[in-house]
Amino acid sequence: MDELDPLGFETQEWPFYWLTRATGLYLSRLERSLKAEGLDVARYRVLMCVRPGQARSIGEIAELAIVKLPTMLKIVQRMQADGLVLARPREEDGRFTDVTLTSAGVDARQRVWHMAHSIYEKAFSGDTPPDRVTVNEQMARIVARLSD
Amino acid sequence: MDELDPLGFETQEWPFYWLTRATGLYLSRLERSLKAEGLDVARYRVLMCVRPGQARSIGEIAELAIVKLPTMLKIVQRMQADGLVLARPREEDGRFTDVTLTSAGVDARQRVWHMAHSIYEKAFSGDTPPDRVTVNEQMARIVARLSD
DNA sequence: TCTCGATATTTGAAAAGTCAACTAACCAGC
DNA sequence: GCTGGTTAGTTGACTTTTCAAATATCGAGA
Repeated sequence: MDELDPLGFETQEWPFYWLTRATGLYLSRLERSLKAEGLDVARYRVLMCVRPGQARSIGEIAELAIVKLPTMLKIVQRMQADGLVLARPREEDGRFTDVTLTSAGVDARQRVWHMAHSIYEKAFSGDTPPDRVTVNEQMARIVARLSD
Repeated sequence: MDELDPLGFETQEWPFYWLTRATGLYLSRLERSLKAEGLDVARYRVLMCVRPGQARSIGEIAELAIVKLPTMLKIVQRMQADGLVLARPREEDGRFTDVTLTSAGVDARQRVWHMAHSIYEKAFSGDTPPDRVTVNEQMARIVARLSD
């Protein structure tokens, strides 16, 4: 144990170090690709959370993307100004604001999906299908344990 | 394949969905714990990157934390104002600004480490030691492939 | 129907992050 | 010892995120 470090913290053995780093690198790369389209990670998340032809409330999208609600509201407002989404009160319950993709939004979704997918291919290249399933399962377990 | 979704995107099978979600939940929880101490995730990262008695340049910390350099500069400035770190030009090469923890910083590091560790225990509860090693290895592979 | 509590969003001010341009220090080759 | 290219940091303008307080809608029950 390191004399200078009373915690004996070893980077190599700390899972959240790797987790945050892998996620950070993924997002950095995605950000770089998106920038070429005039988009960013915040918009990307909305594009992926809202499926074409479906509607999702701002709160639902915020929860899926793990972003605070006022933040998501403003992302949606920017995207509406960009013409990527439409936001309007839900018919059945006026408290909700439903977000849907415009056709420009659907197109953008398609393009950004390809970007994300090519990063995925690089990130997992060489891993066998069972390896990949294992990652999903492991992450899903963590998500389940950290969701209350 | 979903008629409405030309990409056939299935959340359950998309590893980055799980990766970003697990990381996001981890960070949300950490943020909540840190707030009680008047700290935040940005400061947490610096506290963990700089080992007591060692010095790290702002650029090194930014690179480790996957944060842009000007952002890290400002985090360090805030932390210096808080009395958690000391920043000064490196002796051997004045271009670098070396950051070290003050004794208040070392104390804070110890406290936040315990917070992070208790989230880790929750996140991985039930996983065997080999499971945990597998996660580290898998994440390390992704990191290696996404680093140029 | 009217009111209260709960839910979902909206707002505006404050904090944090980002970009692009600038400065400072170094060093290899003249 | 000067000069030009390179690396590391700093700055100020601008954008995005966050917080806390306000608004809007709904639904149960007096």
